[in-house]
Amino acid sequence: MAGRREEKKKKTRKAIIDAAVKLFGDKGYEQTSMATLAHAAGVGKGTIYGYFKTKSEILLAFCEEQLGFVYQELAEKTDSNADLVQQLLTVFMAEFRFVTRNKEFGRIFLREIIFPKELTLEKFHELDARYLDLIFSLITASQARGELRDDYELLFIAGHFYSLYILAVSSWYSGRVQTEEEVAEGMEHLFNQAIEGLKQRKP
Amino acid sequence: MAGRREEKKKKTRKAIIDAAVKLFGDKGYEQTSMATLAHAAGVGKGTIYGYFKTKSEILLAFCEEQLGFVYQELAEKTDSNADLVQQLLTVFMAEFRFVTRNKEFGRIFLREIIFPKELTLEKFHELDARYLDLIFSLITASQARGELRDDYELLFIAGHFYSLYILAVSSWYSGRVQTEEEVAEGMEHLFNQAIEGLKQRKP
DNA sequence: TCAAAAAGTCGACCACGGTCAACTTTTCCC
DNA sequence: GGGAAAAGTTGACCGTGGTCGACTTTTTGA
Repeated sequence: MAGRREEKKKKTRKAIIDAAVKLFGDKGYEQTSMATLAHAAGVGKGTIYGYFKTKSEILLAFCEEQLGFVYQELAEKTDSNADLVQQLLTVFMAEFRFVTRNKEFGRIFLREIIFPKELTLEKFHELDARYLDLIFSLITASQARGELRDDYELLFIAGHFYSLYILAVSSWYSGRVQTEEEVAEGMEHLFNQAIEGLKQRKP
Repeated sequence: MAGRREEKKKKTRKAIIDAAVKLFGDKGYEQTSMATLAHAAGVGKGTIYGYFKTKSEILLAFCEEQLGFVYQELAEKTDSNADLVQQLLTVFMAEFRFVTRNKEFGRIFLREIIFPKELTLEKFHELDARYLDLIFSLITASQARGELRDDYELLFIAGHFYSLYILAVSSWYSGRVQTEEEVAEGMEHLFNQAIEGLKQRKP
C-alpha cells in the first residue's frame, strides 16, 4: 500500500506543529521544553528532529504558514483606490500585528528573517517571493497612476519601504514606541518622508 | 587599604573579556564553552556570572567598547567638506566593517540591537546616544548648508538613514549581496533615493 | 509470500549555559 | 588587632536542546 508512509508523516508533522502552537502559545516558547512538546505531540523527542532541524525551526514553520495566509488575504482585499501609503500601511501593519501577537515569536522570527544563519536561508525564499510580489504590485500600480518615479529599480523601492517598516518594528521592540497606533503613525511619517524626499526644495 | 577590591574586579573583568576575545575569535562564539572560557580567564565558571548576566553579554560588552572607539575616531576625522551621502557612507561602512569582521559576532550584536530582549535594553542607551550624536551632527550640518529639509524631525531623518543601513547589512547576511563594495553601492543608491524622494516630479 | 533493505521512531545520553549554597577574601569599625 | 559583616569566588549541580545507535514499521522485488 503505497503512500501509507507519507500520509503518516504528514499526520505526525501536523501533530508536532499543533502541539507546538498550543504549548508555545500557552506557556511561551522558551518555557516549553522539547521533552514536553514531544510528549504533547505523542512522539519521542528524537522523532521531532526528523521533522525539524532545531526548536526554532518549528516556530518558523508555523509562522511561515500563517503569514502565507495573511498575505494571500491581503492581496485579495487591499483597497485599490486608497493611495500608496495607506495600502502599504495596511500590509505592513497586518504583518506587524501578526508578528507581535506574541512578542517572543516575533522576535525570533524577525531575527531569523533579517539576520539569518546560513542554515535557515533557503526556507524563506518562497515566502519572500510571495511577499515581494504583493509589494511590487502595489508599487507598479502606483507608478502607473503617475504617483511614483519609474526610473528606480522596483527592488530598491520595495526594499526602501520594507526597511522603514523594520525600523518601526525595531522601535517597538526597543520600547521607544509603545502602542500599535504609535507604530502606525511613525511608519506613515517615514513613508511620506521617503516619498517626498529629504532634500531641501526651492519653493 | 581601600580600592584593593575594585582594582581586582577590574582586572578580573578584563581577564574575562580578553580571554573571550581570543577564544571567540579563534574558535567562534558558539564553539567556546563557558567552562573553557572560565579556565582561560583563570577564574571559576560561576565568577563570570558575577560580571556578566549571560554569555552573549560578554560579546556585547566587547563590541560596545570597540564601537565606542570607532565612533570617536570617526567623529574626529570625518571629512566636513564631503557631501552628506559620502559622510554617511563613511560612518556606516565603518560600522559595517566592524560588525562583520566576524560574521557571528555581528549577527548576535545586530540581533540584540535591533530586536532586543528586555534584559539587554538599558545597556545600549549610552552607545545609541553617542552614535546618534554623530549622525545628528552630520545631518544638521547638511541642513545648515541648505542641502536637507529642516522641517522634519532630526530623529526621523537619522532613523531613515539608519534603517537603510540595516537593510544593506541584512542583504549581506541573507547573501543577496556578497562583497563590501556591493554593500556600499547599494547603500549609496538607497541614500540618494531617500534624499531625492520616490515621488514622480514634474520636469 | 517473505526476507532484506529502507525509512522512521525512540529515549538514554551528552555537552552546554546558567544557579546556588558553601567557602574565602576584603572591608569595616570598635 | 580582631571579629563580624559584606563582597567575591567556586565547582557540583540542574534542566535544556540536540545526538545516536538500537529498535520497529513499511516498502520493495524476486
